Amino acid sequence: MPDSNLKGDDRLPIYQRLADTLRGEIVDHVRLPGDRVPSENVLAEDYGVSTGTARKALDVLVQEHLMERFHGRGTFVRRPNFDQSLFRFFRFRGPNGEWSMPTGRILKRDVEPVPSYVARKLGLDEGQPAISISRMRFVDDAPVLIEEIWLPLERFEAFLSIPQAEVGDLLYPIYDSLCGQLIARAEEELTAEQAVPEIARPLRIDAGAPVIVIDRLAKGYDDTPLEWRRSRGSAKHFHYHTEIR
Amino acid sequence: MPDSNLKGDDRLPIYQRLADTLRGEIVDHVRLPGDRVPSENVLAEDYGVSTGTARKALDVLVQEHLMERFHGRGTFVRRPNFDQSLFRFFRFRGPNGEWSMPTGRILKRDVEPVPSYVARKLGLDEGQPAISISRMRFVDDAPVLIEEIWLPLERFEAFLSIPQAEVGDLLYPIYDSLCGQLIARAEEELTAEQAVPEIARPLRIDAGAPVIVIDRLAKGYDDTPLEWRRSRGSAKHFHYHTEIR
DNA sequence: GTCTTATACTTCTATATAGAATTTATTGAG
DNA sequence: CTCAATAAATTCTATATAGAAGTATAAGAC
Repeated sequence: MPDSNLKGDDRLPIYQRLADTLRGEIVDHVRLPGDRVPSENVLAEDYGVSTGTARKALDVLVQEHLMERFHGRGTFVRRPNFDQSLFRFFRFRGPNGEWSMPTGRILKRDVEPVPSYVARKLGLDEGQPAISISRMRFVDDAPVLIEEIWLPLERFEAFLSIPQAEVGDLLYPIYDSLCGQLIARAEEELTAEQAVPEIARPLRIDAGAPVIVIDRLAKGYDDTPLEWRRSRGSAKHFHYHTEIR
Repeated sequence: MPDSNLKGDDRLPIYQRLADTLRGEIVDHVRLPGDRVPSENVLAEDYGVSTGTARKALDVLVQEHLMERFHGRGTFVRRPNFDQSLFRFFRFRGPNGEWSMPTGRILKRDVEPVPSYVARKLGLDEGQPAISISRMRFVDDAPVLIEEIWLPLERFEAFLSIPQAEVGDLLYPIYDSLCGQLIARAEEELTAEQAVPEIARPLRIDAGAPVIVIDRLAKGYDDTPLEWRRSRGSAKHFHYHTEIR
């Protein structure tokens, strides 16, 4: 009958501390994406709180997008799914008018010293060796995005073992299965620039045409920066919609 | 002892119907931004529900950003405040390193037939007369944004009565005080293009340089489109940051 | 095997109640 | 008047309880 297996400061409300505890279990990979967490009643029993309090703790985690609830089924650790999030920005309609997901092809993959602007983001020292990837993405065989990706060598060494041709369209599932690195969230930064010839040619646009640049820093559940990537695509296909209140 | 002054479908949960009711009162201008709504206990009494249910109804509205809660003070109808929301995108640092809010100057204001692309958004017929505004925005006397604004003539006729020079930096408060039109939320759409000479010159950038274009459709509480505007600024100053999970 | 039914489990809604935490207004002392 | 203490109002936390609503599993009928 534990009065407090609960994490954190005593002065915090119970539901917060329970939420912190459960969040910690996700961070520590005790609970994995897809796992079902104990029911509200069981949680309440286990931690010696009322079901209302347990429910309120889950509310917190659901609002943080860390968990997902299903009426009658249970509450689950959310499986983050934003490899296609770039394509809320870049929308491509296939020939039949439907939205098509782009394919990916790796052009280059090797170990290089990180430039300073990447090192800063990934928390590495400038010049330290890291995995460098060049990648292009296509919709209906038309090139739409050029990507430059950097991974810390230490955590992602296993990524070098898979043959380049076997890397599919989605990288994050590979990071998970091969390197045990789970992406939890990401920060993106969006700017625009003029296409230099080296970018314009493969994208098949005119040099000087506007290009959207999206820098993404992907992080793990414990906030460690895991991947940095810069994606460039023609502004013609770019289209960002948001609602403000 | 009203069992149901509650809006909407009987089969909906009570807290939803209470939320709908209160939301309706905001839409109908019964409750205005800044107003305090009755306390949870009073609401519960008035509608014959438990305080927990009343509180849950307020939860809904708070999450919709329609209301704002303050511990010990009360719950208030939120005063939407996003005239500066563009400047989460365009960030400008003043000479002292701080963020400065841009000033606005109206270059032109008259009544013109709406072009089709505006008419569609505002729900007007093409060619119908509407208020057309040209506006520039400055930071430290440097031009940073060019704006093209359209207002439906019917609702905003009073806006023509104020001398052009007296229009300050913020338009939405004027819409409210002069025309009784409250902006509740807005949809924004972001693209990039190359600066044509007519845009490049006043922005003091080179023709062909990348320009960020933000189209905004601002709506009232009842979802009526009230204002359409297109803002253009140099991509050099543009900077959009977002987190995805 | 196939379909239906019953059962158990889970989240969701709703009520009632008590006290803590915070803010605002009032009262009183000097 | 000024400052401090008090009181009242309000949101916030927490518990306990009951049943509705949805989902999955097991048992039974055929």
